[in-house]
Amino acid sequence: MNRAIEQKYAEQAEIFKALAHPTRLFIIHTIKDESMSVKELTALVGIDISTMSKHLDILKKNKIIKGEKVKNYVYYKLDIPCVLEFMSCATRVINKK
Amino acid sequence: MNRAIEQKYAEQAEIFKALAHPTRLFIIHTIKDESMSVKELTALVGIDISTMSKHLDILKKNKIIKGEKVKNYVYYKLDIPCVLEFMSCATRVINKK
DNA sequence: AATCTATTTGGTAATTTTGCCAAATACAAA
DNA sequence: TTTGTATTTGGCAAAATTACCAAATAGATT
Repeated sequence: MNRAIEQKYAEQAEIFKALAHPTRLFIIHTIKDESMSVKELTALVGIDISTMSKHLDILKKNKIIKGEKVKNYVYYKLDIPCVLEFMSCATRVINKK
Repeated sequence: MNRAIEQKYAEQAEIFKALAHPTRLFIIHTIKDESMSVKELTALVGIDISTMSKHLDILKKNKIIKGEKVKNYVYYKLDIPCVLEFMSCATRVINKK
C-alpha cells in the first residue's frame, strides 16, 4: 500500500472506529429524529455523564452528529443520515450468522 | 439501556469494529471483485503474513469475507456487498470536513 | 517419507480505547 | 455576586487491539 492509499483507508477507518461502540450506536439511533441533551442521553444509557460527553465528542469530531447549545444544555442530533444505512447493513450481516 | 437493546448494539458494534482498520478496509476493497490469496494480499499491503492472516480471520468471523481453499492456498473474497455502501458513505463524511 | 510452500496459531510488548472520579468551565437564576 | 445545574476536561487504571516473531499445521511435490 502506498502512502496515498494508506492515508485514504486510515481516514475511512477513523469513521468506522467512531461507530464501533454499542453506546455510540445507541446514541445515533436515539437522536436520528429528535435532538437530545447530554443529561437525557446519560439517563437512558446509565453511565457516567463524563463518559457520555466523551462518546458524543468522538461522534462530533467525526462529523457524525452536531451539537447546539441552548441555555446551559447542549442538544445533539444526527448529522449524517447515511450512517443509518450502515446500521441496517450491519443487521443484515448479523442475521446471516 | 436494557439487556436486549445493549446486546443488539453490541452485536452491531462488532461489525463496525471489524471494519475499523485501514488494512481491513483495503482488503475489502481489493477482493470485492476477484478473490485473492493470503500471500498476494500480504505482498500488496507489505506486512507480516501472520498479521494479514489475523486480519482476514476477523473479517471471516464476522461473515464479511469468505475463504475457499485451493491446493494449499486460501482465496478470500468479499461476501457482503453492502459494506461497499458503508465505505462510500464514509467518504461522504470525510469530504464534509 | 522428506521437503517445500502457504497459512494459521501462540505468545508478547507496544499502543489505543474505555470508564470512572475529581476538578474545571459555561451559563442561568436567585 | 452567589448558587445551582449542565457539560467538558484531565488523569489514571483496566481492558482491548495491534504487529511482530517463532512455531505449528495443511497440503503439494519430489
